[in-house]
Amino acid sequence: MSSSDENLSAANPPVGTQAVDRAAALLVTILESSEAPSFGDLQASSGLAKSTLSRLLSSLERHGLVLRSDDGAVRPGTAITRYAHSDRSYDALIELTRPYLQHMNAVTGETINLAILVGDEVEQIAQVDCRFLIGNVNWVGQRLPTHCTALGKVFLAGGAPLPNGPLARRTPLTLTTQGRLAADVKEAARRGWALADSELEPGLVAIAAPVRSSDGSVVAALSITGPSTRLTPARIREFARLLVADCTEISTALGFHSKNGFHSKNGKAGAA
Amino acid sequence: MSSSDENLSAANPPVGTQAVDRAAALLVTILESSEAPSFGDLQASSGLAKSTLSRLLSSLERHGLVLRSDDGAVRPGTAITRYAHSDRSYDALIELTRPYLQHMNAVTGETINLAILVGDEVEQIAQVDCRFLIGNVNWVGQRLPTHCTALGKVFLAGGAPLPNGPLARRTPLTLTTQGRLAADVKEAARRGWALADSELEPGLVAIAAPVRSSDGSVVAALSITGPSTRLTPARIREFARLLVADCTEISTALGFHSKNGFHSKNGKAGAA
DNA sequence: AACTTGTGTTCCATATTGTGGAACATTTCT
DNA sequence: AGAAATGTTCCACAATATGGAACACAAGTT
Repeated sequence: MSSSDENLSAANPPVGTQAVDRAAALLVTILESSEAPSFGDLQASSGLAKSTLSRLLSSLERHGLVLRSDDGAVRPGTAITRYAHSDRSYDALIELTRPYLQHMNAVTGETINLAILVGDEVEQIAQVDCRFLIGNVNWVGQRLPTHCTALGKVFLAGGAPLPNGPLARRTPLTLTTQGRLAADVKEAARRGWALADSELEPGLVAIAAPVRSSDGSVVAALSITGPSTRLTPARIREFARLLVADCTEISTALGFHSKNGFHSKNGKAGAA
Repeated sequence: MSSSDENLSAANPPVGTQAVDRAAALLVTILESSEAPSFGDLQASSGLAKSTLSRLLSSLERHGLVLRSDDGAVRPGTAITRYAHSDRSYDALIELTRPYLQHMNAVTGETINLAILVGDEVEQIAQVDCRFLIGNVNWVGQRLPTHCTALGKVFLAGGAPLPNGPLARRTPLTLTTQGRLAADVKEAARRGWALADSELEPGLVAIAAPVRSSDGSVVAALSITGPSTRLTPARIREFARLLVADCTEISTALGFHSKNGFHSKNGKAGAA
């Protein structure tokens, strides 16, 4: 076969199976495209012969990885859709972020949490415990309100609707008016990370930053939590830089590219 | 190659590429597994030679379709995770349900809507218009409260948190107390579909039923909407049967299998 | 209506490419 | 340290994927 124009990056010893490589590249193209590509689009972008493309798509379609609609558009199939809308899809997110959680824990020594938005609450889905004797609580599985947690404020700053009920006063410092909360969230959006200092529990300080998906929506948040005795203003600033840096890396892995600010390009923040 | 035990259904002339078929089957297995399978698990379930399996996984991994963690577990890769947490993942849901929307429209003549839960509101993401002159409104993109819409009640019945604020009185018939709403939602959960009769707008009747994913969570809801002059009690009962039947089919396509009732097996209803 | 263009599938001879067994690394358990 | 388990690379062989052409089918065009 006169294959001369492989558009794979040159000079890496390719271990694998050519046919599967091609099919995998197709599938990725389909997953990444904002508009469902047509047969012709795929042919152009892949450079494959019609017959080859047809066969590869047939195989993918047979297993539900790809769906070909009447108008010829090629979309992700039911196997993918099924996975995308299942809770299991978060397992992969946890796995992807785990090294970052551990890195942040190694540097700061404090408790690191990963959380998603569920309804109007924040649910912790992964945690690395702090090295110190004081301050170890397992938050995983817990749901907390958005208005008095750093994690929650991250989602609010990303576009999630402000809680419409009264804001429960968990401590004397909890922000209990819509106005003060809105201002705090706005500030968090501006600087790219959120702070909750003794707002959930006296003496408990947390900072959090957003993880974004390719469409800009906030899919998760990472936090660093510790007692105010250790999380002094100076260390907060230092840790926040670290936190934002790691979250940016994770977001990049999820396909988010931006020199823009915090703001989501659409309103569906964090619901996914 | 001594292939004798292909577990594909027999006697369909297999058009496609063997290597891709095998790789696709692997990927589907990985997507469907609740626990991330190991290399050995995959070897056992696929019956492939170690070397072949290794090569196929390498190809999938190179394209980010699969992620192999240190402990040897094989998980969906970043390309999949990325897609799963993007809004685009709903396009496929729309495409998947479109034939059902059209079918229900053809049978009933009324407006059919597909909706998801975004925060604490319901957002319509697809619609087929009714055949009649009266009653055509485009709801797509609109967000509506959960307490006064049939679609919203479906998500509440599936486990979404009840709105914690005051319940806006949109019409004289809107359920504005937590108690009456909870009772109505409970009834919806019992019979498998929800009703909103003149609760959002006078004379506007809607019924809705849930679409479930493989883990049992409510990922979407379908509704039939029309004026009370056409949606009489008798037709409501008739349409509800149709609606539930179609929603069940869609849920099955998404991997949901159940003879059970309405109740979600976990609390993360519809947030995905 | 008869052409023409566009799109995708099937057929088929060819040799490229995938395959499985065995040897080789690497890690994990005893 | 030895043994067992797990995964990767090597290799000769031929099975399997490949691309061009022919073929169906649909959608514009005159």
